[in-house]
Amino acid sequence: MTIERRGPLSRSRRPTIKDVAEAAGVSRSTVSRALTGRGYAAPDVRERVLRAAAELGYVPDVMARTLKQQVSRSVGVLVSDLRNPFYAELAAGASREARERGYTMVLADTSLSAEAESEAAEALVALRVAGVVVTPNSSAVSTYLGSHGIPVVEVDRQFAAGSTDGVVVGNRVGARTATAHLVELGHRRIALFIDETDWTTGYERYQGYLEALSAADIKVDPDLVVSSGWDVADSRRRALDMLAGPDRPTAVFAANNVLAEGVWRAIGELGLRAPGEVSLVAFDDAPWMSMVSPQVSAVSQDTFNLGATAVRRLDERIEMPDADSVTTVLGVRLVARESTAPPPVL
Amino acid sequence: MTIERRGPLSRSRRPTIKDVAEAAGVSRSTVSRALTGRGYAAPDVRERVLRAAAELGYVPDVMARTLKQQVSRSVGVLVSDLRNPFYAELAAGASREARERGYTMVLADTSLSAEAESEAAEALVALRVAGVVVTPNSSAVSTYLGSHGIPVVEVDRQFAAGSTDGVVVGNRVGARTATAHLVELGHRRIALFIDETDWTTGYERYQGYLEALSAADIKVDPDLVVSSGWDVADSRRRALDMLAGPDRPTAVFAANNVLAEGVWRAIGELGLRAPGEVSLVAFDDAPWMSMVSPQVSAVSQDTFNLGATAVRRLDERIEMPDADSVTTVLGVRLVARESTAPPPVL
DNA sequence: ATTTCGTGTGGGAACGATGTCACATTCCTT
DNA sequence: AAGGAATGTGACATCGTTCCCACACGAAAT
Repeated sequence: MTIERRGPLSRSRRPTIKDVAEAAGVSRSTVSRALTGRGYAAPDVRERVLRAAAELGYVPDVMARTLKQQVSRSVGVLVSDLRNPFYAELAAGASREARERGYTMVLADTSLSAEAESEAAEALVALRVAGVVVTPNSSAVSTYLGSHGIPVVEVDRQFAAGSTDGVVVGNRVGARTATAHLVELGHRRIALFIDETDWTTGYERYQGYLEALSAADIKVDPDLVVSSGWDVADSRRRALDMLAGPDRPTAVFAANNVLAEGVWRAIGELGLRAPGEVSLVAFDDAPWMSMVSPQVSAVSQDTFNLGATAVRRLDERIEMPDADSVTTVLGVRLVARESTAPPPVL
Repeated sequence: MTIERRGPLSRSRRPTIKDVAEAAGVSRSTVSRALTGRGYAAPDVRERVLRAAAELGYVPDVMARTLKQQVSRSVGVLVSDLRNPFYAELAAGASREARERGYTMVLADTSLSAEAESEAAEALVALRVAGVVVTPNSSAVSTYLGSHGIPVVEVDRQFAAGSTDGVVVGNRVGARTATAHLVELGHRRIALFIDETDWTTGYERYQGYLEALSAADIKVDPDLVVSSGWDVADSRRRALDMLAGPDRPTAVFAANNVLAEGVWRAIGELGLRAPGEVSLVAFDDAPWMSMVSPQVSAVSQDTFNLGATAVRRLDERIEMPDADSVTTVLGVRLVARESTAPPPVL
């Protein structure tokens, strides 16, 4: 392998626009015009330049271009946790849309940590990215990037509604539909597992849950609302506690796929029959939900599309920096599977 | 929101090193030295510079720095399909390691397409990335990047062994162990579902399968080796065909998580009892495998670590460009669960 | 024949950070 | 007090590209 590294091509410096200009017998400016298509270039000259560039294996230096133009063709994408299929799929959607629109994607996994998030944001500023798509953990990122004049689109969660663009799903209606589905089946003691109830996504889903209960004249039992941490282990533990108790709920609505996994595991470990003894419905349809037995009913969101839409919105924002900010709400649909059924008769 | 965009900070240009120099009352060179830590800088001067930089919200322009130094602190990561949990986890590992080592990560999902892969590679050259980690679909990427003097680490699959670094898992031993596990349980008709058998990963896993059979004096039945496309639907269809047939195998070894899903679905649809009527073992332990019933036995690879190791190797290569190339082989282990048992007695 | 225009092309100045080099200052030693 | 060493400073070139302006050339119009 050492041989290649010492080969003529690798050791000699990369060809610059100047080399192309000399090879084609024109000036650097002409090469630039011929290659970018901006400005005049006689057909024969253009042809000559293109051939010279191809022969030399010339690749324009993005750094130099960006330095000159003061804005790059890269977008930053900040997601919370790539190991969660939700974020992975969102990133996949963002990636495809970015590629289609000629952007390079700089991705960082912020590991649910505010510190990593800030660090990543600073790196993106340094890179002079054209814009950023973020699943925010706080309002700090958007504020920071905004103060540097970098367009931001908040996706999934939205902290800076009104001042930045957002792409979210119908959290409230989705949660209401899921809860109402349980109510219609006859459930009255419906537990909610949720990460938090104060901001954006968590708030909306909580409200949806409350609305559905209130519409059915069911009084909310605070003991049935569990604010669990953002991991399977914690959610499982809390679910074990609740479902082992004497007056356990007849149904659980888990507000995201991680919490749903914890609850699902707890149900299995306790040997409870689902949906016979306890029904389960989740927000966010993860792949495993249609594979396990019983299949888990879920509010399905088009996550790939969520990512793609966010990048599309970002591109539009980059084109029109001064337009009013927009929040796009994507639809969700309830996929009723096997884990929801009428409650046991007492 | 329009208000903010027109605010004093966003409309005025970003602060440059010159602004910091003026604010601190020193020269640009001094600011550079104080901030980077390279070269002289008196303690009090350094302090003054740091404060001025912080006050102005100065963020060094990576583009300008890279242009000057001719090498960036970014690494490219090219993965086949972020929607596949395998690649998502690999990317997550790469992301964490990159961050820890002070690299920004430019990620592209190549969607299993050679065209997208080349396109992405060219973009990475243009970005002057310090190196690239890739799960290659062909040898073209590594060759191309190598010809531009960009260090490459091939991960999971390895096409350019010997000329570039690689990080792979013990594919052969893993496949052999999985197959031998079935043999030990008494199976003689063991099917192999695999994407291809000619290159790198597929070749090694195929060889492992053959070795295990040959060690047990079992003749290979070509009808039991299915080279399926890289998607669940195809694998499911092929599995339906095979398992519905008269002399179906008593066990299936699926060489990756996607094929395993197809086979698993087919088993379920045909109403076959697993492991009673057919055993299943997979290479690559996807999350769903420990959730479904019966839980699927699998050869588990530490995918997160695979990504992290690749970036670590890349960093080392960047530091020492002329060292001999290294292929790191990570261990795997068979996790025997419920889907493998002795074959039915005829 | 001179002006006017349009069409291509070339020259040179940015862009922002860094490193080199020559020089200026301070401090220590003799 | 003078010399030299040690430390800090600022001007300038550099990286590869793009953009602006100037200019050349020929044709058409006066």
